[in-house]
Amino acid sequence: MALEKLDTGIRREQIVEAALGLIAAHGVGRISVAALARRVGIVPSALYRHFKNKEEILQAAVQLVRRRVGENLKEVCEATPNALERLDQLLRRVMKMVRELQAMPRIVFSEGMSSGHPERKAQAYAMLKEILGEIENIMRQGQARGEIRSDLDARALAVMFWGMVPAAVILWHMSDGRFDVTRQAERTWELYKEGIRAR
Amino acid sequence: MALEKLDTGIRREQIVEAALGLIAAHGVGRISVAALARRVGIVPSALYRHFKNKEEILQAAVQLVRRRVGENLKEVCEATPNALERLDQLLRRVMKMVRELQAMPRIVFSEGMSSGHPERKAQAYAMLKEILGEIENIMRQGQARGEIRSDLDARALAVMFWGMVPAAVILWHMSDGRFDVTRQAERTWELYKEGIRAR
Amino acid sequence: MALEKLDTGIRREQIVEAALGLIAAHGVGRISVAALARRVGIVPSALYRHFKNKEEILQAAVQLVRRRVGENLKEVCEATPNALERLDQLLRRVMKMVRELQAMPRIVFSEGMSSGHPERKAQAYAMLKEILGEIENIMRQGQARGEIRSDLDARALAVMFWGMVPAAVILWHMSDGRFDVTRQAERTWELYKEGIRAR
Amino acid sequence: MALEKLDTGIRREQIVEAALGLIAAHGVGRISVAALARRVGIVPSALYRHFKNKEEILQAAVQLVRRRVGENLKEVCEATPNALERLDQLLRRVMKMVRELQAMPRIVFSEGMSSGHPERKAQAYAMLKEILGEIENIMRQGQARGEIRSDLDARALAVMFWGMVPAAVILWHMSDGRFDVTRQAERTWELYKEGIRAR
DNA sequence: TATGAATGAGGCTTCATTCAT
DNA sequence: GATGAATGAAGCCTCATTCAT
Repeated sequence: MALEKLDTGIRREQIVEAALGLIAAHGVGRISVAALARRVGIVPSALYRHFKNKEEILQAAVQLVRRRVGENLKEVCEATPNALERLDQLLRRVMKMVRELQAMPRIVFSEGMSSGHPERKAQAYAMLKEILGEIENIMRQGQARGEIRSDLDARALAVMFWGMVPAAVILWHMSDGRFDVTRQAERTWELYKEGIRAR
Repeated sequence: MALEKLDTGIRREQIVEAALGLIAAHGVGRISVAALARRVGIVPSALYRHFKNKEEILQAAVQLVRRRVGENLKEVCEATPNALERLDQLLRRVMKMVRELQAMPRIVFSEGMSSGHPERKAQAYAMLKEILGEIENIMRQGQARGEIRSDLDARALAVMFWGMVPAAVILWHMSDGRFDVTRQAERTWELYKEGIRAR
Repeated sequence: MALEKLDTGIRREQIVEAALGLIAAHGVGRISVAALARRVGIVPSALYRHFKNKEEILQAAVQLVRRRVGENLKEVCEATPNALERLDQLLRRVMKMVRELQAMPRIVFSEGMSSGHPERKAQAYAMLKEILGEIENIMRQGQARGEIRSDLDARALAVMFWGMVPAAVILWHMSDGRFDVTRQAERTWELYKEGIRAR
Repeated sequence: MALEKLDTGIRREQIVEAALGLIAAHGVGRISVAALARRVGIVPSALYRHFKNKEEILQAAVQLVRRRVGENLKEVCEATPNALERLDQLLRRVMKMVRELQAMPRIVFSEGMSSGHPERKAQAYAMLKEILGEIENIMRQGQARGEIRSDLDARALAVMFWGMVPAAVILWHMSDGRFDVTRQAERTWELYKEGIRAR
């Protein structure tokens, strides 16, 4: 069935990518090594040449998401020094990612909560803290630059900003895409932006 | 083990209650009919006299949560006519519920997203829309009563308000309770309240 | 496939019996739960109603052998007070058992040696010590009754006596039954008996 | 990992040697070609250039043991013409081998019994017969030289003598070395020697 | 109404072996 | 001669569900 024998580096990528796809489509809990292997085009046991076990694959998937989100954050910060613009872009990108890489929220939601896989949970939490930290930085710099009201708590602002994402994602998923997330996000973001903009 | 043969009405309640407990403790995906039966004090096969299958039990659990949330909303509205106070109380109650009845977020997050159980998903979405609708109503009445800025979109306000809950819950779960949700929620709520209060 | 639903007590016996049969036929290491279930006439997963896992079944098998050997020893002692006669009968019985219940030597040999299953090994060793102890007792009583030379070490006599069994069994198995174990055992026993008989 | 490409003759030896080591350490049944290859310092598939399959490797291991035991027997016979001394030395050597080369008893015990590998079994049985034959010769010569009682059956004596070995080995393995085999063997041997010594 | 034995599908993993490079 | 990816069979176990009692 396998078209060719691929280098383990490439296969690992393929496998993780496939895992993300499956997570996005069916949720973390519903991944089976059989389905995963089928998607990659190899036989289940072949997975074990590239990963120690299923758990290792899932952790690699979490890592990948983490890396991608990190890259997004960095790129946003490099694009503009203006805090409000940064946040604006960030939200846009994340919203786009959510659709492209639905695995992310699924991992954060399903797995961050599920007991029984402490390592995965720890990784997901680390990712989250990282993100919140970065957003908080943006807020703080925005306050320093006089773009954001200084009387507000940067941490709370960060959490609130980030909170728009899960809310939107939940609505989008639960409505099977019928809920217009982008529009909603834009409105919410307008509201939020006006609330924090320095006067 | 079963002390007595109970009326199916009572048993159904017991079972759903037990299901909620298990969901809260271990997540929806990790429920097994064996564990559920053990918790009720009967044998797994006995469950099938009261429910057609596991799925039906889970749906009943969703229903129950839905009813409870609805009751909360109603009580809040009866307690005070002031919109900001209503929201304040609502947030407080929900935050309390989150801890008491962790099943709710677990259902909304893990299962609302999982494909493969369209009925449950539909139910969860219905519940969510109901809640958002009620909050929107509160907003609208608040605007009518001059308590909330009328230049803001009631729907967006509602979504944003509700969005504080999943954000808090995620943080709480992922941090294993180390993240001080209540304090964070209060701060965020302050921020939010000031933003929407009519001038 | 299952002709009837049997009480777990009976099933447990059947399963252990089947396990002993398989061990006898193919060795401990070659038992598979599939083969075991097939032999009992049920489906593999049905085994798990009666035993926690495969290991528990094997341990039960060891226990059963242990019990049977113990019974043999007791019956022999009750049959006659004369030590030489006791030993004579014991050897005869054991030789008979070896053929009927080949599982015993297989468990003792294969599993007593295999690392990786400490509990089973411990059980087998306990059984062995018990047997050696009983034989030593017989020796000691024989010496007290003036039937066995008192200048010989009872323990060494016991070990040597018992040693005839594994030797015979190995020869028998390896020769696929072509080696006439019974005759050989008799001759060896004659030799042994003359050597220890009090003058 | 493989330092060099070695001649197949040398590799074969290495592999068999490694197999013996693994058998000694973990038993025949627990050898895996992966572990074997690792021990040799090559990759599993590389084994197949030197042996047709795992079974062939195990047979080669049996052969090697057979050769070594044969050498021991010959050396003993060359060292002294006295039958009792020969037996004495032989026992000592074997006991030493048992510890050094635990693979031997493991092969004889576990694998001589296991059905499913008739060739290996046949080989092991051939080895055993050879050994018994040699011991019988020693007995017969001893009787001819007036060192061993002539009224005893040489064959039975040989089997009984050899029988001390498996007995000791079993006790040693099952007790995890706690059982003092050497001392036990010495005592048994004393007993035996006095029993057969010509008067 | 409750029990408990049985089922069958599915899940993860190990392992000997093959084959292209 | 050696590598490493891939295979397929086999192994153990879990779980939702059915059914006779």
